[in-house]
Amino acid sequence: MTIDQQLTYLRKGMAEIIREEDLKERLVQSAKTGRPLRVKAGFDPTAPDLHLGHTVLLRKMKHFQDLGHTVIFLIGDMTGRIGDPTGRNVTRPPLDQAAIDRNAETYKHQVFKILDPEKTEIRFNSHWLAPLKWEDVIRLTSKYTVARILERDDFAKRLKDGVAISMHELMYPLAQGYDSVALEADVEMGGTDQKFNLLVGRELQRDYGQQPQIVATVPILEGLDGVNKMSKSLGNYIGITEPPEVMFRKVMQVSDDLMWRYYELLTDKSMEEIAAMRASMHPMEAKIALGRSVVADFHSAGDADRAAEVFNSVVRRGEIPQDIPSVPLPEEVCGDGGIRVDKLLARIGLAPSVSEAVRRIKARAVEINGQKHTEIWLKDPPAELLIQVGKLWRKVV
RNA sequence: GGACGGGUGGGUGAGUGGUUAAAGCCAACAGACUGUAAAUCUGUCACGCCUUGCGCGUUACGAAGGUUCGAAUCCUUCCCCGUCCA
Repeated sequence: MTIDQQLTYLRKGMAEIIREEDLKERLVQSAKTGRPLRVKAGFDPTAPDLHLGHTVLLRKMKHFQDLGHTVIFLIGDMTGRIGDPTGRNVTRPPLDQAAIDRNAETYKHQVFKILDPEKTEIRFNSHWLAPLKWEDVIRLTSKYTVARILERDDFAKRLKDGVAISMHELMYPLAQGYDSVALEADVEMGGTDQKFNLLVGRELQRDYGQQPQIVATVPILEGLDGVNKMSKSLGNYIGITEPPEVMFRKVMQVSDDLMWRYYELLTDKSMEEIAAMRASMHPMEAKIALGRSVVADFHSAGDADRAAEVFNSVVRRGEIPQDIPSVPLPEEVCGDGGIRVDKLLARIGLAPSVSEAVRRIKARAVEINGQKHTEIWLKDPPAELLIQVGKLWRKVV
């Protein structure tokens, strides 16, 4: 690929590159010297469950690898203790070494579904941050001014709204920037919400006599609700280790508009192809294709077919699913009058509490052996019960 | 250190002694509709007990005590947050 082709390849699906000319120059240098670029991105050690939102970034990092560059997968085990001050994050308790190792393993397992292990370095920032002395920290903080730190959106907003900002939060961008210094990063990637932090890295590198890194941001993927960013804590995510049928179903639940966004950020289709599909395909067909694509990425084409078929059968045709979990009938729910259905639902995971179970029964959400069941008691229960509550099924024997 | 203001359910935000398990809105959940979605409509949205009733009990308005027949509402102490002054 020519340098210009490489640039085009990298630019696709990217939100912003600062600065593009610098990237070009760096690519030229690299081609000339044969030294791969060091492309860094940081990840939070407390949340090792990756979801599709993370994959937007990972996919893009992979593209650098496709061009022969090295990706540094940085686990922010030290910065994680600060907690990125986006929103109302509370300081997280420090993780012990065992937990960090465990999370790192989980990360590796997941990340290499996308990244090329041969061209990936996994690093921990406690390596160079933990040994810093007061003296070092003071030197680091002296390189930035309060006014400039407070330019950051979150800080500015919180200051204006009278929401607390703790001192240590101000350190976060500096710590992250220092990572770039320690790693001598050529490029740092992150979501658009990371822009400020990434830019701080540039400044610090300059101060430490390094060539400032190129900042490359990717768009933030909206979650299943189409409004908030995809995140585990909001529950609007699709995890990359989720079973095929779950993934598929979640994709299908996405709104039509959001689907096209997903096409853009989660598939290799070009914008032209996407526009063409949008013009000609039935939204449902397009969504099925998207679901297959996503499942195939993290499982296999065969899994994608099966997931699609399960969806067709269960959701579209309303058939009874094949793999209903079977549970024994708990003794305590049996009485003289038969079976206490509310308790039963709570015990076998079809309702979070007995009170909630009662509500669901009264809301006509419960079906037993194909019949709506609206009573608390089930008289003369058959030997086997097939119970459905909303999307959940259980077989009770 | 001083002077003020504030902390309510997942989120907002009412409520200043009594039908307040706590309005309204958002989110969420279930049902109807559907293309899977959106939109719309309906219901629900603390926990537990009892063959379930417009039943009983427990817990809940930063924390702990207190005053009262009765407190989210009053008092005391503490914790936390903000503003202004230093």
